[in-house]
Amino acid sequence: MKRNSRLSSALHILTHMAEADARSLTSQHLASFIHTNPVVVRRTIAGLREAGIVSSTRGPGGGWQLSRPPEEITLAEVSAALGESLLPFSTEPESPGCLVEEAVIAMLEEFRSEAERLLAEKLGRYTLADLATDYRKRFDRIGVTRHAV
Amino acid sequence: MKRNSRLSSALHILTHMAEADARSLTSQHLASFIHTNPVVVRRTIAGLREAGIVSSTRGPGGGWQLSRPPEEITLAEVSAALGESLLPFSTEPESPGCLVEEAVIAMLEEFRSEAERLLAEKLGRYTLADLATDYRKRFDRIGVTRHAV
DNA sequence: CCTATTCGTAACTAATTAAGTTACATGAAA
DNA sequence: TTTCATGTAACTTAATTAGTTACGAATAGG
Repeated sequence: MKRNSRLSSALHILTHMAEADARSLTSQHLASFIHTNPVVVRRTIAGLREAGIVSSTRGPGGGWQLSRPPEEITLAEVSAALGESLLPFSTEPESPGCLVEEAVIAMLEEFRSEAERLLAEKLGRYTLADLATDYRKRFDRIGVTRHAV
Repeated sequence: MKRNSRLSSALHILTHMAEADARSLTSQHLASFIHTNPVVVRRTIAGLREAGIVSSTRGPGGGWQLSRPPEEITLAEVSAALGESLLPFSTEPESPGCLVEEAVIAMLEEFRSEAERLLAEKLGRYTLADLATDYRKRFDRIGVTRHAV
């Protein structure tokens, strides 16, 4: 798996879960979609469970399901639940006492805070249902997909 | 130096260059501002030279200067010249043939392209002159700074 | 209850990336 | 022609993230 692919991996997994409807999918099964192993999947989507986006059940027949209909799950929520900023440039002080650095950090933090608001607003317009719809369009056009859903 | 601090490092350096006015500053000197070494500085700002933001001269008395007045250098330009996206989430295909992944990637790329436009627009409103002004405000208030400028 | 299944998580290893360093060639000024 | 400064390749070190192993906890079904 490549770097910084957690958002895309999570959405891939969630869209498969949306397609699976009420059936729950095991970590093993989800892992096969993104070519990794079950532990990585659990780690990746643990935050989504805490955010009330997915729920997991243990034991035979257990696995993962969406906690809500895909229409009600926005990409903004998913992104936030993953717990990393979309704008990962650092604003950590490295030259304590330097007023130039202070000015730079203040400006970048102001920018980041405005920008994150904008990005969340934009991401809030997309839902998992949109993704599922687009997937089905592609399926109807091509008539085959690699994974069993 | 921490990760992903290239934007903040570059702005720190550039603001010192703005304050130095016409004097040119050596890589060694710039490096001391961000507590690293000259080679890292040259690497960091090489892209800025190619973008026409700074110019460098060799030999005795040489070093780095802004190519234009700080009023005319926006943070959008600086960010672009560093050559890395502000939104570094991956959209590389990892499951070729999976239509779900294709749908996810298409949506994320649409989002990224819109978002980058928005961010560039926001960053275009800040200039190096704004940074220098803020620095001077801080200096007037506190009356001391760590670096010799 | 006992067993099989599945998640939860800690601990370790491997791979990747970025920063830091060394070394040396190139060019300019006095 | 000597000294100073950048340009850059090559290498080393440090940090981060993914991947793996191992095992404990919970649950369904007989």
